[in-house]
Amino acid sequence: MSTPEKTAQIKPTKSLQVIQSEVENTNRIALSVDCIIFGFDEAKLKVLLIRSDLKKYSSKWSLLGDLVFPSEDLDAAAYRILKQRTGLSDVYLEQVNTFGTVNRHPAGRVVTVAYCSLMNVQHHKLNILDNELHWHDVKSVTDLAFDHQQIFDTCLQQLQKRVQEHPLGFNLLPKKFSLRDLQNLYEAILDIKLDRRNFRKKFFSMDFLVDLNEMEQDVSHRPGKLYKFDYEKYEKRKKKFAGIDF
Amino acid sequence: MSTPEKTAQIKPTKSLQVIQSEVENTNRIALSVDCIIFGFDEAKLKVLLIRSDLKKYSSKWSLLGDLVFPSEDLDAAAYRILKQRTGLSDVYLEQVNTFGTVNRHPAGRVVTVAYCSLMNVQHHKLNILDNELHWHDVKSVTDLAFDHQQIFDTCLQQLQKRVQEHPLGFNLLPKKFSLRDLQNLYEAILDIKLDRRNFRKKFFSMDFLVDLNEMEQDVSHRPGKLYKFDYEKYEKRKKKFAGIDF
DNA sequence: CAATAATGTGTTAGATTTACACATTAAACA
DNA sequence: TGTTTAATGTGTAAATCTAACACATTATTG
Repeated sequence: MSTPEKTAQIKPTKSLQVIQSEVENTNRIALSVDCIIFGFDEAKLKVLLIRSDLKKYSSKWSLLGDLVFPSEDLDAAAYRILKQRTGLSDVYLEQVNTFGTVNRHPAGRVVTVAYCSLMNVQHHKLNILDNELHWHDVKSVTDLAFDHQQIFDTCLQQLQKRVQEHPLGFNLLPKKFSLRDLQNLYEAILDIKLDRRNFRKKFFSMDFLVDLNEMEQDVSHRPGKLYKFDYEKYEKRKKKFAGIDF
Repeated sequence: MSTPEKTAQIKPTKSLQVIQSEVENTNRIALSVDCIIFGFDEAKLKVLLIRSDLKKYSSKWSLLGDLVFPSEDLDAAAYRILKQRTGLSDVYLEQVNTFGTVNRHPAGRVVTVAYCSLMNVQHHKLNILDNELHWHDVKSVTDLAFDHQQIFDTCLQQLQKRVQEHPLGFNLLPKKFSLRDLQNLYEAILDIKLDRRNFRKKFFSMDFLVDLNEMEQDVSHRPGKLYKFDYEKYEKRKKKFAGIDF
């Protein structure tokens, strides 16, 4: 947080004309969206990065971002930019935080709104022909362009918090998954080891898993049962996940 | 959330000049901050509202907001605007969410970043001379100007969530408070009734309360003990409040 | 067909939450 | 002045949830 200004004057009531002139004059700022897209593959949490737009910074990786158009809703801009950068739509996007220090971007004053997304790597096919897009293991993400490392860190923390409040992780898995897959996912996101038996009990007690009466195929050891997530049941009980204690 | 655009083209790598021209040209948007300031008085949760800046809308109440300057950090703008509108600084401000639908403001395209604040009503003296500032019971807040009702609702929900993760509520109380004061606060914020004995146990077990060996004065029944909050102890153990379960 | 490395299922001790009961204290009032 | 009243302050027991841990089962591997 920045230091508050020490002196400030009281603002008088304004007319609509005064406000409009302020909105239309030089008091305008470039606004961008950056998409932080998490995926899951090979039992590791990944994030989708692109070689920096800026040739000068092309040795660094950056988040998927672009400017918001003045005629475009902020959320719509996030979906547009995600589609432009990855070729994909139909992905859940959630606003995380807005970053607005004056010198955060080399091209001038750009305030950016970070949107977070959880994507099923297997399920969606990326359009990477004209983009230098790559899935990076989140553990190896360092030294991103501009302030993107800070944005990424914030979003990863937010993700870690969210998956403990809501079972969002299912978006990262294939439709059919084993409990081992699910546990690997949580271990990767939270970067901790969990007890297999307690983990299993916890999810069964939530009662969101539907037993598909199918088994894993092509695994090198005893296959596990496959499950799917009951989104309908989850939606009905969404409220219950809101609070803690009290 | 808005509908994603159905068609989108792949963006090529850009030069810094291209980006700079985009940042400098018409792709700019007015950015504002709105401050949602919660206080606590008479065992009720309050929010600070102001008669709309706009004469045309002066029959409605609105949040404390203003435009961000292009040369100003976003967080700094929030503190400046809070000071301009209330005369006060030294209040904890936290970014909550950014609202960016195209037609949210009558003066034109204005994207606004909501900042939430918890203020001790007794402790701070408002400068309300030139402003039509009033503390409103949150339960009676309806029909704010523009989309301010939506912003307010979001912030109240965020507050309810936060006070269950961190003992932020102390910012709303006087330095010395009774356990009844504290419980009234939580009941007002969460809009629920709590068991007095369990509430007491919970806070004592957190070990953040310092017994001042003083009693309430001028209460019409048996006075309760007064306590203060041990901010230092809280800071040391902040991490522990981050997660739930797992 | 034995060894291996997973899956699948309990069980138990400890901690936490929830629901209550009763004694204590000071103000209010007859 | 003493009784009533309405708070504060403390405790306890049942129920629930968490954490730590053991063993049988199953398919693959060699």
